[in-house]
Amino acid sequence: MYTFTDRGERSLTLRPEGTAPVVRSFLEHKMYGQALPVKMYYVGPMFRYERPQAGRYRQFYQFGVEAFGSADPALDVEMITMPIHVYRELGLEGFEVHVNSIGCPKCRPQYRELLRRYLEPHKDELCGSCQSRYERNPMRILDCKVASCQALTAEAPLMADHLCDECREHFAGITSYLQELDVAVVHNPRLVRGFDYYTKTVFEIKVPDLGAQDAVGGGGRYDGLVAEMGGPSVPGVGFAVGMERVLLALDKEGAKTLTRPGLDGFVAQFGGESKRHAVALVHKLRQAGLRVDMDYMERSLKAQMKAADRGRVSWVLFLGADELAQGVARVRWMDTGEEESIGLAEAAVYLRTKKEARS
RNA sequence: GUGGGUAUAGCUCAGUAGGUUAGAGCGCCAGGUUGUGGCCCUGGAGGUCGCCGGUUCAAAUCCGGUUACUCACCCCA
Repeated sequence: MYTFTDRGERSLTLRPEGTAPVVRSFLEHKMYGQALPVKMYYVGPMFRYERPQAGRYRQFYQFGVEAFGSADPALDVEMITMPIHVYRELGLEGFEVHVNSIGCPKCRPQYRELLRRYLEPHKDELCGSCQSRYERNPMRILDCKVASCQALTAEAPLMADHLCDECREHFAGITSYLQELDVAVVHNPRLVRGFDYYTKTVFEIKVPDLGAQDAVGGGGRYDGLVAEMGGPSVPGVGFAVGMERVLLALDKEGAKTLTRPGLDGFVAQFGGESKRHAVALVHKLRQAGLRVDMDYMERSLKAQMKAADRGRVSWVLFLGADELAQGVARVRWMDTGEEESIGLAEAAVYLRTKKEARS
């Protein structure tokens, strides 16, 4: 975690994720007294200390959802499908959803021991980090990237085969809901998320094209966390999405979602009196809710047109001496090149109406 | 914390037997059209060659150091 001492000699730590803070908030405000489940979302910056690399920044942005109070597998499914909806909405395609159950305090300890016993004879053959994982968290050996470790665990016992009745039923419930909803997921029995507060369900959404840091979102159930943090025994489930990674993935897929929206229009003027009117007109158009710009560089009309084109505007208003004399402006529609005259007094309403008609 | 790579114009990058005014494409500005965009043509502006030091008559180029960025490992709460 990113911990440092500030000028007041206080030790500060920047939050690395959103779930624990949301749980604290849930407790502080005694939300377990409200109608359950309580659902919350958050959006904001998170921080990590580890060296940055592709898709892993010191400061990054996450949004997430947490739901407290129900152990129903349908709620797990809601948390799994919600980020999927978001990705689809954004136009992301190349992602896969991995789902697994890592058991609960009733069945996981036994399984963990089973795994240890299985690996014990091969302990010396494990890679360096897996040897320490053997002591600390043997389940993480299952998703080690080192080939020799993968070979050693190829036939290892899996949590899926050693879940207690409750966990097995819960996972079966999730599987059947997902099937019913026709949501394609990969049951990945080796998926072990880093957080140890998870119980039963864990899931992760990966974009294989992203490189070493390929998870764009993930989550799981944490039925013991609220109690662990000093609250009543309230189950919870949630997910978080890393926004930069989603952007990277969209960028890689060439998604059109990332294109910057243009302005509505541009007011071109010819200097002198027309500039004074342009300033006033731009102000008026903006007040009408239109996104408008004008030239502030004393540029030629041709240059103003180029600027308008760069801003990908729908229209350009020309304010010249001739127009001003008649109290009108010329409107040029940039896609067709057609022009028309519009009274200065009606311009804002007219253009606003046109905009609404288009969208 | 460990290892590799990179650093030259606003951007993406060329540029070694060390040799004069360091280049291209794109972008930007102007003109070709004395009041009209996209395409095209012409011209222009813009660079401490990351920084410090060394070798040399001469360093973007060679050597040492340093900083930043980057990819991966570690880690992923």
